[in-house]
Amino acid sequence: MAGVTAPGVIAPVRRRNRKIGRRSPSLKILQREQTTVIVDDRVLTEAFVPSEVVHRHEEISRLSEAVEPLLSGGRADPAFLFGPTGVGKTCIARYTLDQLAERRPSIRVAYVNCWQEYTRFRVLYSLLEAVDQAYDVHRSTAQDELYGRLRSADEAPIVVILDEVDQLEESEVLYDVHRLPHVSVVLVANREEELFARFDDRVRSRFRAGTRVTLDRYGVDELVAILAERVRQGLEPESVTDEQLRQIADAAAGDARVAIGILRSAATRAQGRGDDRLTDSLLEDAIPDARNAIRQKTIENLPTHQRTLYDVIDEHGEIEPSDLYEAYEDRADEPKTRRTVRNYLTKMAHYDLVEATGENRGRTYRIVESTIVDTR
DNA sequence: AATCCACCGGAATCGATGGCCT
DNA sequence: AGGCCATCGATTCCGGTGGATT
Repeated sequence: MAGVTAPGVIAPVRRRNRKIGRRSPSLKILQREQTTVIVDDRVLTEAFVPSEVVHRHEEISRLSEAVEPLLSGGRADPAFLFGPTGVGKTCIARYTLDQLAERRPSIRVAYVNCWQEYTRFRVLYSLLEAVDQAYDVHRSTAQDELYGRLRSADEAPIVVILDEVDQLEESEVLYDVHRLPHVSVVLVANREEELFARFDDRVRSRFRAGTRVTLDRYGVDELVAILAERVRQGLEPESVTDEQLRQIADAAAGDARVAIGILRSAATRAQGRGDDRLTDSLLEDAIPDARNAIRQKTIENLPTHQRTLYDVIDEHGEIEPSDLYEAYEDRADEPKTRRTVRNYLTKMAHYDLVEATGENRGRTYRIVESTIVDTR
């Protein structure tokens, strides 16, 4: 399954990211007066793009090669990044293209997360934003108008990162993008087969060529190195031991996002208690905590009706559609229709929050339990 | 075996929303 | 201000599926 990212969480990323590197003065002053673990909390967020990417040199250079033609004013073939969650796909895509844009500032980089921007309109809009042509676009602007504007804005080469492309609901937009001669794409997804299965033939044949970079899960040592780098940039050096980093890396099962999440959670707790270092018991608490954090976030951000459905299913453990609807109907004020509820349920299944077993009559819904098992 | 029925999900449509144009 | 138009979530309608019932 794709990296589960809560809807609406990614949106502010680009803006937040720009600020990274400058520490807010208020933060410093605040922390000097008390014991402290965290020096720069932005380093521990998912959006952070490290200035040096650890252990992905080969992958980065392959991606750089793929986008190389842009430096000489040409257009790059599509590039693909595949791999499971938390292996640094998004990170190296951004990193590599940032570097590219540094070498040739006329290149515009657009980042589109297809969990949020899953329609043709929104993708085109994001592209226009990248070339500062989105100023007077509104919801009623015709899509052809957007497309035409992109077409005529061809003095600046654009590279677009389409993150989680497999979430794109209108994959035809890839065809549109492909027809724009000055736009190059980097597609990020979990698995190649599943991605291509979603494409229609036109798109599939256009994207057959191109560079594929596949990322594997990190080993424990690699994760330790990544964590150590974050500690160096974001925490007090003495606050965490190597042994503890190893423990975190172990628990994260190859997923850097989880590893950093554990570190963040433990550090925040330590800081909250006024300690100046992480204790082992704190770490033990933080591990299951961070494992569920991403998921928890999605649940909390669920719109009320979907949240109600989630709660009902959660309380029953396993429930049949009709009972589910009845319970939901009781609990919600102004309940939605059955059809709408069905839409909600498919959406929630899509997010891996609930799962349906059985067909037709025998169908039941249940909560998807966290897939990561407790190692203790 | 025929019929019923709970359920799924596609397609068309509605209505609220919000900017544009005259 | 008033008409226009596109988007979007919700709803209505409906055909298909397959286990349950008669």
